[in-house]
Amino acid sequence: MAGAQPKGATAKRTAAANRPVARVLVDVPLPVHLDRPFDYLVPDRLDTDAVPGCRVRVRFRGKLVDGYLLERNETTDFQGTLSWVERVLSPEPVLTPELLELARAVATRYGGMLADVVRLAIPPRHAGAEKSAPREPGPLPPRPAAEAWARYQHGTSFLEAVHAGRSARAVWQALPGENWPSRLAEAAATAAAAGRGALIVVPDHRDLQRLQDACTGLLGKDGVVALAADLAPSARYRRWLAVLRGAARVVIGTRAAMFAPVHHLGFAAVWDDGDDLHSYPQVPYPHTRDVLTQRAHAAGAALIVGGFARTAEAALLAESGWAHELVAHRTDVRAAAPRVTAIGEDDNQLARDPAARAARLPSVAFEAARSALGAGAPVLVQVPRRGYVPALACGDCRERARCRRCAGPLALPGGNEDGAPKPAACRWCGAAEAAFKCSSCGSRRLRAVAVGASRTAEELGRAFSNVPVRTSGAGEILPTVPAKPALIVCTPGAEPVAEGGYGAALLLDGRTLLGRPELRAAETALRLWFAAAALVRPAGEGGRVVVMADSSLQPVQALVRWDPAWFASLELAERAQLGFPPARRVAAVDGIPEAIEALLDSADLPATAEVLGPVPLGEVDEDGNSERERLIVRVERSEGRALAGSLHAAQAVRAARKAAELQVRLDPLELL
DNA sequence: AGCACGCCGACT
DNA sequence: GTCGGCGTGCTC
Repeated sequence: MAGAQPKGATAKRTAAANRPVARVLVDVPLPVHLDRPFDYLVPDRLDTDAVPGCRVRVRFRGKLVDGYLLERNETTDFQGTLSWVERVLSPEPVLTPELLELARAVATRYGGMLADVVRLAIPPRHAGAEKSAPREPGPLPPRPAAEAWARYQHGTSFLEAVHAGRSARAVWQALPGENWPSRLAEAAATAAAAGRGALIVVPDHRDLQRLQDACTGLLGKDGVVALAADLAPSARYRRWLAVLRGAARVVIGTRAAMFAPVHHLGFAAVWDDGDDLHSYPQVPYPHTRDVLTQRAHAAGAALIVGGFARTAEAALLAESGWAHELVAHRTDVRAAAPRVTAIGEDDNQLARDPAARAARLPSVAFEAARSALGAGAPVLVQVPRRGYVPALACGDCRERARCRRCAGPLALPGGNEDGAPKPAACRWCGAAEAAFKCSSCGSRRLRAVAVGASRTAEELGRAFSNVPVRTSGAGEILPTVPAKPALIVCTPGAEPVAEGGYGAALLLDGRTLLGRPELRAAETALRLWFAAAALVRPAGEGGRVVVMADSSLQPVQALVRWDPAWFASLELAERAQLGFPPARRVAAVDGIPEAIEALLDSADLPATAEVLGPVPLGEVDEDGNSERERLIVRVERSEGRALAGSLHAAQAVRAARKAAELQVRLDPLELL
């Protein structure tokens, strides 16, 4: 077979003498049933260049397409006549066996296609970079001092394990005020000193800059490679190649770096894993935490899932015993934390000062800010983003209103002009809820939760007329502010680091953050609060935080007591009770009604599968039909793999294919 | 997705 | 008799 002359061979070509069959992953966005390699013949002139992992050009359905050569074999199972490998773009073996295995694991985990994952994992080629990218690693760096890790229980032994090459895995809660970039840099340098590679992934560019500064300080400019999304294509590919060739021991970056082909991975870390930016917004939507846990597992590497806050997913890693906790003693936490005060909207003790009244500031907040400014320190004012999102909560206890059938979020179907009141409906299963009863307090009253109102912050300037007000937000983000009296008004996530720490932080509109119509509203609010509060001086140095939210709420209590682990544990238990990820695995399938129907007919779903919906997405026509709808399928965690597999298979059946593609997302937290 | 092969109505 | 409708199936 292998020696036969293939079709379309105009010039006479001879197949390579050894292993002439190339298994090729074609890189074309095609339906799921083509998610498999195809065999081609290697002509003898390409024999030496056509190495496993290299990029090739092949003829597929008559057209020349890009692909990756996965392996060379003696024979093929294909019955027909093989085509030739037309060209080897470069003998650089970019798709290494390890990367291929990772991409396969990720594709399987998310029910996606291998080629899609490979497309995320390997940056576009740039020929010049192949010449200029370094090949040799620098000398081993010295092992860094790590006294700062001694503030955490088992911190020293964790670093010891990293140095010894053991697969220690930890959920890390950074102390308030912690210089987390330096701690992560120390852990990475510890792995590098032992001759192993390290990979740290952070949410955004600002975090990356801080981390890079910390790594450079410890390892020198050439000791660390930063893979940032905003690099020019040639620089991006050159740095990626340096990693691939083993010239870089410590690799840092934003989410695309989760696939970086680090050699001998000994340590991996994800910082602030609750940040949505860790969710890759392209099919199959992999998450940094998932990919790094997978990689740490496969490579036997150490892992840190860290942040000031803790996600329910991290709590599950700890509670399942897969990872252990890396936390400080309570006395150290108390010593490092600012004093936190919660002011609910009901204790409406507005300040007597007329200016503060105009800013709608309670007296506690006003006094905290004034005393910090008086002490010469800047004050942070965190204001939730603007916008209006319809959502419903219990009219009495303010618990989010959930569907009694599937626990999906209740909302008022909006957009109708006739003004006739419509009953609340579930955004998942579509069931109307005419007789709401709060599962928490039994109340039958519903209230709307509105998101918005950043005006308060603008009015602050009047309350403190002699203090400069600076803003930091989406448009322009301040990296740092000096230790001088100033009001720093910012949206969550854009908080500048203050030299010497803020004297106080005012966390405004807590209710707005908590009332967002998302599964993770409370977790996210707490994460954003911790991130801001961690920039404030310890209580012993006068540091104060005032959060405008009801002190009886659990996330608020967690902030007051500075106990992220406690809240994450509660959150995980609640998700388990309601049947949400990570306690259970949930898939969201979007598509036109025919395609959804075809999937339901043909999919061989796992035994515990619970099908919710479909519900219309977007505009609904006069007959109540929608162009697109969303189906929710949830299963026990143990069947997550089976769910991904059956959804992958179902997309390949002809009927579903005909009705155009379906979009499948696993554990799409931001959609719930 | 494209593109070929394939079995039934109106034309030269 | 033939040209061509786009249903079904394949792509190494």
